Amino acid sequence: MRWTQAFIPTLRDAPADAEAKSHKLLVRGGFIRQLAAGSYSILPLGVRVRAKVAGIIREEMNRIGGQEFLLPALHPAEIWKTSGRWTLMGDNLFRLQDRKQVDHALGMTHEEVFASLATELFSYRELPQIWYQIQTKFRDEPRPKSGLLRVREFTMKDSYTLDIDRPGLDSGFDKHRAAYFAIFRRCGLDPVDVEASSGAMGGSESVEFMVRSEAGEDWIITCGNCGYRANVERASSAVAPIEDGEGTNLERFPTPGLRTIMTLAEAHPEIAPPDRQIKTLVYVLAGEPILVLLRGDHELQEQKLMDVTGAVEIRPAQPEEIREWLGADPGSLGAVSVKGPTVIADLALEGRKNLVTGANEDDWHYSGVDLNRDVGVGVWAELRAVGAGEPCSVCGSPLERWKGIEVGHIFKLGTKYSEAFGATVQDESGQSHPIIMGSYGIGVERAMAAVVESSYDDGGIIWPVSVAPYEVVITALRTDDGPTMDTAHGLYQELIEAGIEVLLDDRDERPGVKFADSELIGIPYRVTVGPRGVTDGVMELTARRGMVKSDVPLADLVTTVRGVVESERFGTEVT
RNA sequence: CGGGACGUAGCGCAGCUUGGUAGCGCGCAGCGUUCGGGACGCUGAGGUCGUGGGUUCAAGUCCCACCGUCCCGACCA
Repeated sequence: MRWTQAFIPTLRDAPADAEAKSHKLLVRGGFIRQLAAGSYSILPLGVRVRAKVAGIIREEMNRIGGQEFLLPALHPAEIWKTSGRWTLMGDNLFRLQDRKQVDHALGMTHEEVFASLATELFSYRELPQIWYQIQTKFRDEPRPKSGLLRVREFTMKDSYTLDIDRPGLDSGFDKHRAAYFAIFRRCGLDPVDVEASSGAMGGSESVEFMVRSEAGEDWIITCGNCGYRANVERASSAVAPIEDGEGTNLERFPTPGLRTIMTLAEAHPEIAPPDRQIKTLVYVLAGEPILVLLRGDHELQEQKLMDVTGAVEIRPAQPEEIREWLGADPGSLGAVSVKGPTVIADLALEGRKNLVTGANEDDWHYSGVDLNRDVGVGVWAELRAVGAGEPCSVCGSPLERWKGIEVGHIFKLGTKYSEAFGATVQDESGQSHPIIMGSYGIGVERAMAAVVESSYDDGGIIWPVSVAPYEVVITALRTDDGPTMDTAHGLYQELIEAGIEVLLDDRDERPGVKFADSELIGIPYRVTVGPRGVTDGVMELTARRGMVKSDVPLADLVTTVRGVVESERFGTEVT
């Protein structure tokens, strides 16, 4: 492509909005433009990168036996009602009506459609299947942000495994895990697979692929010693036991004005240090109150509460609701002899006694609380958020905590959707079984943004060859110099014939502008053609990464460029 | 949805306090000089001041409503 004919609208000034570096660079470099909140136009340069990423995904999916589909984005409401997600997905699902006032949804994922297609399978002999597509998804995100990292319309590679039994599912899951590592590494990313929460997808087990980045929105817990790694939504850690001493009787005592764990601890250091208090939180789940108990110095991880309760939407109770249900304001709450609401307690409280908690009367607390004796705990579960530095529950080493971008997520779904749609196959003995499904997703544009997040410098983006919009840029320094332009055009033709993707910067601009622009848009290799080099018969070849320069004789240039580009085109080789 | 901020030329912004001629930088067009790291001179084009109401002789500026965008708290590829 000749730059003079290309639509590459680079920007000198950074856009004022959004924090993410990738967003600024993609906008400045002319890859994307925002149309509305969470809605982006992808420009020609961006389309080329996106196509490369999609191509890598396609190759690796085909390699594990995937078959490509293309399903509609517009779905009849019926299939979402069949799976139960018409209500379950709440406001996240885009809904619309046609001219006959019939309900439709814009697909946010495609378990329903693939499950309905899976009803055309009848025999175990047809399994396993791996079905996938690369297609647009719509999600009415509460808060789109960070450029391409969080949007309302995006491209997802979603795939689905169909198996007769659990070992089959495990195998399909493992194939995807390996394929995902291959895909992301070929894109130049260094992903970590972590244990994750399944959320509204349902299913038994899920693993997220995280790319370390300050722009990420997830917190990841890892152990540098034993390799344990999990999303904080799921992570656990070892908690050192607290010595409670001899059990005593339950006693009420006045605590005027002491409404927080800290002030209570300071006023009664001998009986109420934070780790010997019970923190009582009130949440609302489907309109019903539940009490959540944690050790005083621990924080609630809401996703864990959602996972335990199976709730899709939970929220902290309003102060008025709390007063109505418990008869006291936050700060004096407790679960001692509470009858109505379900009580869910964190495992760190199991077996504890001699604790302090609110008495459900303003300015009064209980001491000597024995969880087993005084509180009707309905459910014990791990609910607390793990913090950095806590001991690993596997090996005891201190845990690390870092931010990551979720570029992929793989789920073992089970039979939720196949049962809803009646997708069954017969086994050897003629008995029918619901197909066991797995589902696997990669956010294509998000992966693009993650590549930028993890590969840029002061000059702009540094694309790996594997996903670069062009592999080489020829920077012609003097458009008014005949020999320079002849050489540049000649090289352009030769490189194209050698199968290289070339951008020829034939703009009548000063050298500084051309250098700066080519660096901003991140073309991995640059050939500088100017009068000086043409006279000497030597061209300057610059690698974008590190801006490493070398002089190459004109006669060797095509071979040299072809050598470096072809060796990097596949991306990092995966063993 | 709750809280905060902002909407003025393609981009980045000033003007609003104290109402009275629509401004700056970059970019863009023409001409000339310049040209291996973001040049310079001259000339010029380009704006329903987010939308709608209100106050006023007069509104970018004051008031109200709405819309949009961004940021901070609950969701996901």
